[in-house]
Amino acid sequence: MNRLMKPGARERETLLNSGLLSALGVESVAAMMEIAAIGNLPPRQLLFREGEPADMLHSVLSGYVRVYKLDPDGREADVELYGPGDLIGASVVLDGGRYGATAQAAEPSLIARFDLKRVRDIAGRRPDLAMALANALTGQLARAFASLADDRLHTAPQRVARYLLAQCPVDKATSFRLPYQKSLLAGKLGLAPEALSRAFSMLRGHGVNVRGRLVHIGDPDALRRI
Amino acid sequence: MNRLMKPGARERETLLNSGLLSALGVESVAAMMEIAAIGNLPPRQLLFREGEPADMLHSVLSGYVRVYKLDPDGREADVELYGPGDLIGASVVLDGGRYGATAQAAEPSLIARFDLKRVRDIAGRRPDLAMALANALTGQLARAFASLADDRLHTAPQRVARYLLAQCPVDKATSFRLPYQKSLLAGKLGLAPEALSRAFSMLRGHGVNVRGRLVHIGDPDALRRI
DNA sequence: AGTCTTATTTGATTTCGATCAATGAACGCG
DNA sequence: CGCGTTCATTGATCGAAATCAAATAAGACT
Repeated sequence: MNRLMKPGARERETLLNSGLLSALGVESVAAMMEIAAIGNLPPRQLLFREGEPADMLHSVLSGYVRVYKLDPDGREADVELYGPGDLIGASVVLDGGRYGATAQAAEPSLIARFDLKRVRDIAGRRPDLAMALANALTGQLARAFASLADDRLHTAPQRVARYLLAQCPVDKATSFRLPYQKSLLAGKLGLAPEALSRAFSMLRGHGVNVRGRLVHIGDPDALRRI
Repeated sequence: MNRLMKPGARERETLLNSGLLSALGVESVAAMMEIAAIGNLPPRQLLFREGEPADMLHSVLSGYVRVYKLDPDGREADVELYGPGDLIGASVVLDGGRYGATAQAAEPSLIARFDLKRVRDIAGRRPDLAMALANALTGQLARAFASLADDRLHTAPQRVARYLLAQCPVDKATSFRLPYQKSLLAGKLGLAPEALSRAFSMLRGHGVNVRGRLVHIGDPDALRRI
């Protein structure tokens, strides 16, 4: 972590709207603000490693954090990608155990950190915080289940199509920018970068055009039927 | 659900030792006992379906519950398998939303059900319950991440080997019984039953012997090196 | 602009596991 | 005990994606 600092006005603002704090009562918000530290991370910096004793809770203010697990020979498998406003679910270790995965900044990122012991203390006194944690975790569990099922049920082009559809809320032709590099997206979807590339080129035949990070979707319905 | 009933002495005992209630203070336990209903499920009975408004929290007392997601053409992907003492994480929907997956009894099972609205009420007043939920969810998230990574990093025989090792705590030759049918295990590991079968026969060359549900592990170290 | 580095695409090959098909084993039940 | 149904194994084939290798494109930084 480059510089550690108390949250300034900007950061407080962002924190207030983050998933974790947005549903809390004023007192819990104050208690959490009290123990928040803000850090600026360069790309590739690790937040924590799989197996380390867990001491900090993390929340993303800006940028993206990739969470992955390693196998014995060093290959990595991404299990989640957290963006602005997200509580890093993998850092919620309330029982004094260890982190179950490794977290790494995927871009220059602004992160809020909270001492886990103190979070535990506050949550033990203030049900709204404990509930907010439970709610965030519920959402993340649902997403993890969705990824798991997606991996097992859909081909690479289908997974990519579903991702694109999830990005464009409207049900008609749209353009938008991918929020991060394709290699990150590939990891998130459980694909090798080559497979993502091939999926994109196969989707070209179904109204999808990609130039750099710019994606144009010609026919969402066609995508849905891939 | 076949018969709904108040928990008897046996069920209360089991509930007390379950993951959800074991860490609670006496008052929270009492509050939860108050709203608990016990049900006996025949195999294949559904507890809830993906997409239904969530109204009940479930915990397994005995038997096994399979949680899966469906794709449009009806194929199923298992995302979790819950056994005795487990809180069914997929049924923790505290925000009035919908179930994100389907739950089905995989054997004759005894289940405890709790009205979600009331659970929310109690947890809103009693931090220990909210914390217990958060803790259970943390564990399940970690398991989901592990499955996700396992799927992406390991071959079928490796996944099976890891499962077997996780079952036999001791680090020397052991025998034990699989707790459920092989087809269930296959689903849990994200494999077709045929692939599990082939994995077992390949592991025979590494000191693993399987007869029915009986597994003998000759050399755990060899397994670990698969 | 030019260079260096990192990302992405494309091609060729190979491996893994799903699927289809058929046989064999186990288990519950009358 | 024998029958039937469900479960497990084995074989053959197929398809999807990982991997390896190389070429191209895109950015970052002088």
